[in-house]
Amino acid sequence: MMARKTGSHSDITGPRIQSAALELFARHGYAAVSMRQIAAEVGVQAGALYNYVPHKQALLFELMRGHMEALLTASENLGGGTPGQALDEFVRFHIAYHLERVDLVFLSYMELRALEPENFTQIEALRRSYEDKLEAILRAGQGGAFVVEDTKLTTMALIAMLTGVTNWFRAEGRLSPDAVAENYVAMARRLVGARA
Amino acid sequence: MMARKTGSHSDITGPRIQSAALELFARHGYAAVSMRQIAAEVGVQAGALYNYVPHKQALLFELMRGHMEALLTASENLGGGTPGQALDEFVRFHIAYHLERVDLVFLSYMELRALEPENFTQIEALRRSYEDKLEAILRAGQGGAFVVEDTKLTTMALIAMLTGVTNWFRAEGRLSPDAVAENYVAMARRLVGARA
DNA sequence: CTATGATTTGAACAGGTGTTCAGTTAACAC
DNA sequence: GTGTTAACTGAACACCTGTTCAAATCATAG
Repeated sequence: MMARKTGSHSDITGPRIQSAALELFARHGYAAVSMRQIAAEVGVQAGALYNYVPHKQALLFELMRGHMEALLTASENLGGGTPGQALDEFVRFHIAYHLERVDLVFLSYMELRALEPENFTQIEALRRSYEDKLEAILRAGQGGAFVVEDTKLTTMALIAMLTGVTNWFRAEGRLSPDAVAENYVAMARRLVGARA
Repeated sequence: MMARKTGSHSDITGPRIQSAALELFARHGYAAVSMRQIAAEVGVQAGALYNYVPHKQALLFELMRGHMEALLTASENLGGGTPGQALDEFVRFHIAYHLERVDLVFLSYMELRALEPENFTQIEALRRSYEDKLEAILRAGQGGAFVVEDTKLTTMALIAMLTGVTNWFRAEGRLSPDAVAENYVAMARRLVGARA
């Protein structure tokens, strides 16, 4: 009855399509990449892609959704300890996690406008709930451990500052990921007026 | 001899092409916008664009180059006074200037990868020389007015944090541009460990 | 009015787009 | 071997792409 278990290509080709799309979308942008280019990278004809993906938009959306949901899962247990400890932990986590996934981060940030409205809404909600974790940390320290005038503004400032690392960081560069993270921990602490 | 001075359309159509391209590129992305869409926005056929622009790439490049050079000119006299004053001034300038040109900022940041290599190099050099102005301020305060471990890293952190405002700011929102700027001045001061 | 030349049209060029699908290929079960 | 079915090809669909250019249009100068 069942045909093809070992040697079946479907569990190989599927992920290969995803990673080819990720790389090409991140490098050239969603609109600039054609299904035929993705297929060529995988070593297959364009028609074969449609055994795995209903359409181009779904390819982009699933990459983003997967990324955001993995991020939420990975950050699930953040926020323990004092506000100061929680902030340090968040900064270290954010930088380490994002530096290991620069393409996904870049894509999820740059191609939001390529999403159809309802897909955009979904991704935006996931992003919001990640940012809420940071804001909760700031609120916990507000008036006590931290000096924060506006937790919403400070959240946006911190997220932008931290995520910005993925734009300029180079593995061959002067500083290791850990060294960068420690430097950003110090900056983040001062930014929120954390007690020494 | 000369024909058409008054009523000549060329000095009208030219700028209209630029602003239509800016809006469409910013909203949908360079690759996703066609010359025919730009022409339609201007109310003209696609062929007419080529009286004003040699090709699509030049349209993007000139928008970016114009933006970066205007930014450099506008920021020419920044950096006077004490390091603390200079930083405050830079933060206020950066936020005010960028909030008045969100489309250009967005475009110049998102579509770097759509530039051909030599165009990219030029824009990147202009951006660098703007960032250098901030780094000079930080170096002037290093070891004295400021606590800064690494001026390069701090520059990147501050630029990312400040430019990030253009991504979430809404004119109808809770805070005025000035209120946002003052809040960011306070955060920037703490971030660099400026003395109260 | 006519002549001039800037400005724009509209069609054409060679090629690319996402997506579909009948038909071929290939790996397994029996 | 044969039968089954997942996986893939290759061609076709209708349409869009940036760019060019002869011809038409139009506003002015004289």
